[in-house]
Amino acid sequence: MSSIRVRFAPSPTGYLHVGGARTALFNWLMARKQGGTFILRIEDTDVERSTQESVDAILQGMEWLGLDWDEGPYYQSANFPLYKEHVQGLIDSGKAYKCYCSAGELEAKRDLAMKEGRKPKYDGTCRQRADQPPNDPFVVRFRAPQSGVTSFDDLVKGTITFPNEELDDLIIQRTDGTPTYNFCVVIDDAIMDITTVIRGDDHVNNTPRQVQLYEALGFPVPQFAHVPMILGADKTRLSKRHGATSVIAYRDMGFLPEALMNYLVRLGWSHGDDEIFTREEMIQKFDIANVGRSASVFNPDKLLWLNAHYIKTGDPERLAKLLIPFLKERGIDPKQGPDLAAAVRTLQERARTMIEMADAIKFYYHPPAAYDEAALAKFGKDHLGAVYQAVSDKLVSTPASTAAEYDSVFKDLCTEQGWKMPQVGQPVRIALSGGTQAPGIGEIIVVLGKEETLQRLAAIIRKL
RNA sequence: GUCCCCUUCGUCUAGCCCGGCCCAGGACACCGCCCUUUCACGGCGGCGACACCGGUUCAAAUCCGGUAGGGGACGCCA
Repeated sequence: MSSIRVRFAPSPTGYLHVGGARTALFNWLMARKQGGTFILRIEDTDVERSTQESVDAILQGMEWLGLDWDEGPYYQSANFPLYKEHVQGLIDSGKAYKCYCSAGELEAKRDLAMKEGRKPKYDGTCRQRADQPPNDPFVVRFRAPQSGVTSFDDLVKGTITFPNEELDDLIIQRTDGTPTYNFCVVIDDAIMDITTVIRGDDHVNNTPRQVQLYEALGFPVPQFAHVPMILGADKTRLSKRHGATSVIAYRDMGFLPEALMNYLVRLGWSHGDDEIFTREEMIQKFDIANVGRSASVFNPDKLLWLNAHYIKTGDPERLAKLLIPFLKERGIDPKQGPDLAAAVRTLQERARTMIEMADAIKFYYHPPAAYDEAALAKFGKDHLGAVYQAVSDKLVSTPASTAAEYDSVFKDLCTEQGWKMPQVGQPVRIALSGGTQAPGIGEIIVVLGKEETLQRLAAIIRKL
């Protein structure tokens, strides 16, 4: 049994967006699951719109997600001579012909057809043309069958059949001599021995044309798997106006790659009621047969939930490393202050993104510049001085080193003084962090250290 | 307009191929309660869907037909 070969073939006209990433993911999963080969191919036949920056952005996105490829990146632009050769071959065998209709004429005919409610397809003007004006610009068209049907068995959608009357003679080479997409994919997929073409279902309509080309060229037709689109909240194709679509933008918003991967794999695919998948589990459980047939709406809330999950269960040391750039942006140098991983640990259950984590972690590195006055007022500013002093004294006189030990220091103090816990805990939280939303008091003190804690208590006493 | 595809809670989905276990299960979100020194986490519970109409059948979310709605394609873009 020969092993499968799949490919992800983005065109470098922008960054890697979530739709593309999921297509890449399904390809990668299929290859990894079956021990096949995952190929990356850059479809840059549109010289005008293709840029190196886009190529870099796409590679960066894939690397961030951990979608490693086995071959490539190959560039279609490197294959131009090969395409030309095949175009000529098709012309020689009468399966393609030169068309001298101008782009303007064609456009006018198309508009007219649309207006009259007809299918806007090429009318075949040059199909039987005998003369070949030597100096006129021309395109090359594929001579497509005009009757019968073309069908293929799609791995996710089942058998799809198109009447050939619907398909016109598509252009395979432009006036400037460059080949077009539908032709290049076929040649490339054929010469790269691609066994399974997994791509977005916006390509279903291209498939019958490609099948015809495979046949005309004498290449074996690969298997196809068209995965449904990803839609925005308004159920139209996901685009910038729905918010971030770039994979890298999600990184910058503080998402973890494993969270995005997990989110993406569940969009259109499922394995029973499972929601959380490690990379290994995805690979092990993935089956293209379980990919759904209908489009799905991108749900940022669920992504956020997954991200929270991975932050909660992640390794603090790793999270600390990932957090550093976010801290830098906020002018925090994690070397000046408590151990970052220790600080991270106290916020893992409280932050849903690295941004939230970075914002919440600030107070460990900078003493509060201001206090939540409204909250302070609630506890009666007059008594606060005594409370802080008592806490400070108790801390000095009682040995403690773990969060639990510090917590019991506070409990003991409350018992001794007849205070209620919230009356002490909240003010102390404000003294240490500036506000009322923070990790547990004991946890904070352990991270901050007793010395710093006492200093912050002294500071607030001075300001009362 | 024409062709192709799709249609289970607001959203992601299980179930559908091989009808009965489904007066439809899970997850996100939302609401309530519990836990709790704050905020969270967590636990428990609630809300909430088989697009519609016909047919087949003892029995249909599951099979068949139609209707409606949505998406996609119709490019010398990919």
